[in-house]
Amino acid sequence: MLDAQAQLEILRRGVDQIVPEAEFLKRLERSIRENRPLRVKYGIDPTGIDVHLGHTVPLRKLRQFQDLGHKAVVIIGNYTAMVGDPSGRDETRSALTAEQVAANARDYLKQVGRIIDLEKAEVHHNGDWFGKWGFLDVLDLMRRMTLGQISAREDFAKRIKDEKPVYLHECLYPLMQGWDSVEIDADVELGGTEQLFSLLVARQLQPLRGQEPQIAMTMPILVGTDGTRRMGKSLGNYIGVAESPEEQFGKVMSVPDEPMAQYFTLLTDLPQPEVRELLAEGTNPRDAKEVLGKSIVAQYHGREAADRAAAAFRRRSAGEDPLEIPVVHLSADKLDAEGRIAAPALLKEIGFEASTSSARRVIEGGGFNVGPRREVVTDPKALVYVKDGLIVRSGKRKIAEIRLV
RNA sequence: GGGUGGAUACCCAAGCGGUCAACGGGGCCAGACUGUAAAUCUGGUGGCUCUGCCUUCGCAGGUUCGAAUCCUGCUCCACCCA
Repeated sequence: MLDAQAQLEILRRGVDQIVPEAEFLKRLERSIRENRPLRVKYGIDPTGIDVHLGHTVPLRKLRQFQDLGHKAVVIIGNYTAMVGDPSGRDETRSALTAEQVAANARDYLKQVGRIIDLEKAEVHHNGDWFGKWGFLDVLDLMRRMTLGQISAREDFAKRIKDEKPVYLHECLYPLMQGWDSVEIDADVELGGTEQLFSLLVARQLQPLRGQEPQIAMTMPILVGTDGTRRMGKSLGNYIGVAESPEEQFGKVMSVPDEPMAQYFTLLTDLPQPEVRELLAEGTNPRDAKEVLGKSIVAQYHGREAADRAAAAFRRRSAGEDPLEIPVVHLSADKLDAEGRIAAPALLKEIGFEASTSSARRVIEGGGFNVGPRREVVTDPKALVYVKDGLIVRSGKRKIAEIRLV
């Protein structure tokens, strides 16, 4: 096992705050001395089915702890999910039903397993304990915090100021999260920066059961593919860990140049000096982003798939067709006697566009071309001669070879 | 319980009797540029048998030659006072 200082150095990467830091170092030292791994908690609420790169920031940290010999404890917040985490939001989350949550939870674990070693991890559902609670238990928990403490939270304070609703059950969220730490006797808890409040609640609760208060370790919030707002499912600016290599790579390339440094730090293990070199003045940001994209895709799909995705991307930006062109079937009776079909109808039939109207727009905009010579069709009234094997393209990303049936 | 404000296309948000398929922004799509799906610029963004027609502005009715805009009822949401 590495000594405490060496561990701290590794674990520090990309971390925002360790509260309290001095205590963390001592805890690491003791863990080594007594050969007792730290219990490192990370909670995730199964609110949707997609684990994205934003979640992987703390998950990757958890993995680092595992690799250093510590114990990863994953909490599936099936009960907290029904409350909805108010952190970092300026509005109430919509509540989920128990069935939705259960279904999501199963899917989550599968995805989380892509990052951490589930074999060696401990997994709990917080419904395991909250599900057994009675009303008096809830009261006893609520006794631990005042309205003033709760409403001092930035997100609640902001909502109150903006005259937006704050529901009572939301106030329970940080307490529930804190209690999870008591149940599993956490040494460290990971979370995003906006989680600090919730992470510290546990420190108040743990002594009630004679436990040492946990260390809070916060990670920066990853920005989404739009380069400004936090990555999130509801904002539609996320890259999912379960997405295909091509999707992941393409989405990485579509991230603005500015957040690249953050992505390198939080999503890859590339040593910082190398990162600095890649992002240095005068280098093409495209190349840095390609390294970034490959590194991320490789984590979920392997080196080879990452290289393939990058190569396919290069072909596309060079204006070449991809190596594998998907085949679509077109019923021959859609064609007229001379084997023609109206251009908008063609786009709709092969599923490139949802409506004739939108197909017309693409055509008029110059986005539609056919055949080896890429003849551009801009007249929405044009009739296209369709032969078996005709290649049609719409925009830069849609391409297909037609097979008449 | 009382009061006030609100519900408009994917999201935010104008419009308040005709010139409204509905300003503006975001997002998204396409084009130009760039060996980035970045940035920037341009165009588009309900549907159709498309120089016209059909269906949209919380729901249901009504007034009017004509309504997203006025009236009535309903549903939903929020805030304030108690």
